[in-house]
Amino acid sequence: MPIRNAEIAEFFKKVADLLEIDGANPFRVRAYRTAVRTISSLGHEISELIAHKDLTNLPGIGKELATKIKEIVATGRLSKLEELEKRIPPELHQVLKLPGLGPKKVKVLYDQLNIRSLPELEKAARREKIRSLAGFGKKSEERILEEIEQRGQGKERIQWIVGEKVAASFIEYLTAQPSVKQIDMAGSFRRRQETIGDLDILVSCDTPAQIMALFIRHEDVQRVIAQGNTKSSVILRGGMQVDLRVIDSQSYGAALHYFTGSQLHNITLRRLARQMGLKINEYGVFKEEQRIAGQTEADVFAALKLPFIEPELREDRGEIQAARQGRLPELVTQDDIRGDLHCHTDETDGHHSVEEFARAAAQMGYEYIGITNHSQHLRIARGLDPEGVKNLIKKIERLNQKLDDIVIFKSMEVDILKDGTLDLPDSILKELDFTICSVHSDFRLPRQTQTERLIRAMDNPYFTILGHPSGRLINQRAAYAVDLQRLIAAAAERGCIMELNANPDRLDLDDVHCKIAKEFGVQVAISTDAHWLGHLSYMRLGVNQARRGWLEAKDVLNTRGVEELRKYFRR
DNA sequence: GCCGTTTTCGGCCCGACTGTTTTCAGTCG
Repeated sequence: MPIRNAEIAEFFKKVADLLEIDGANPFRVRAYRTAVRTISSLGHEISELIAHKDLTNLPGIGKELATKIKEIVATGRLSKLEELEKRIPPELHQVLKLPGLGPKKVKVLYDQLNIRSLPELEKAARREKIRSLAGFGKKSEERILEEIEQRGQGKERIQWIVGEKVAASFIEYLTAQPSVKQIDMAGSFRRRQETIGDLDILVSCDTPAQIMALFIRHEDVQRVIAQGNTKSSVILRGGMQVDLRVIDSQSYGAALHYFTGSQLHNITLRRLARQMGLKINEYGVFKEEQRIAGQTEADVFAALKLPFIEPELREDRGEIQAARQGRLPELVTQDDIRGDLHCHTDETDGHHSVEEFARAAAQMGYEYIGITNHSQHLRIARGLDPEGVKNLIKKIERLNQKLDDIVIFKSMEVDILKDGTLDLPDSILKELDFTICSVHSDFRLPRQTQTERLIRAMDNPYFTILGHPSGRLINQRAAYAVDLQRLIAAAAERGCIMELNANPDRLDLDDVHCKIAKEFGVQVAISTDAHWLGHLSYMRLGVNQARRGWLEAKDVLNTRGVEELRKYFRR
């Protein structure tokens, strides 16, 4: 079984950790971390690229790392890592993960007290052996014990939609202060990442000290990590971290850009600035000592002779180069969306009638809605048998006569069975406008078998959209083993469509594969998979993800009108 | 260890906060 990108990245992650503890050149460490990032976000399997592509064309991969990748792919081992592990215990990397302990301190703990694991660290701290080490004191010893106790609590990245509620509460709370002139969310939240580690809030106001004091008194704050004149950090009950940064109006745009990140985007942009003889920091763009931009983000980009780059693109995945070459995508927006093609009604496991869904969709300004109930194989959802489907088709046809401001598409979410056949006979499928075909069973097939199962399903002429293509549930269940890129290529050949399921637990396709679908010319259908009317609003989450995947309106199926859709449905 | 419109060597993003210090190193984002 060929080695996966995630495994190659894991090798380099370990090397970076151990090199850091070893006191290696920090830029060398960074090179390994850059490679981890490049490899993880690739979307293509390196083990497949390796035969016909020069790996040094990948950003951050040079001759040395290319050689090491080849070694890993060929042997499943990395001699560099094995050599490091002889000198430095590999378990030390869990000590390194503890907040407040970096490579230098971990090294001291290991050299002086032979601490190589968290239990050993805890024991030493309880015996008050750490406070006397150089660079440590009573407070750092207490902090270590505190962090060990809290480890695992609320450290998981949270879904964007959960962050959205907390963000709204802080914005409302701080905006009530009249001295606040500008306020924005920054960080991964603003980049609309599917999960976020913390929340970053940026404020400009006349009374920084007062805002800081107000901030740490928010009712959800459990513990204050840091409090300064311009920057404070707190932990909320439940474990989420929130950072507040206060900045002058004249630097607001530069700070918003800086705190929006991503870090790698910032590094690449700063490197570009240096090449132009400029310097960027959170206070502005500087030529010599003089600030030449900073009030708005657009000013900052303009100073670097770049058009505005949308926050969702700022991941150092080629957006800066695209901006320089004037080929940034014009990202799809919620306003471009003309309908929702995936919802479940009370015929099966949904909680509202077809008519209720249709009227709700019309009220949202949609032109159409697709009713996609489960098929018979999915017993737990009371999936429909052929007779049930026929009845539903009749009901929808009657409603289409009655309602004149919305088109209801006759559809089903059809199970893809273990052998790749579909769960309803063609004689029924041909009566539908389109199908969503999904995997709800046999998640654990080997990668190649799973991939071929899905391609076989696509061979059915009535297959339209592949539902939640990877099957992953965020923070709950990994994707099933499947070669998504091969599926996308197969979809391109057959005129099939990939779903971007907008349910906050799914967001499936992910951003990387949206971009690959676009490169293959495969349409993406952004759908909510609604079981309640309220779920129809998940569309915004799907649009967020699509934007992160560089999709434009023309790449998204449901930005098209009814007649154009029918052409796609006919393949 | 990577990279090059100035460079194949010598740089590599940049600043805030904390704790342990008597002027700063380490950590973090």
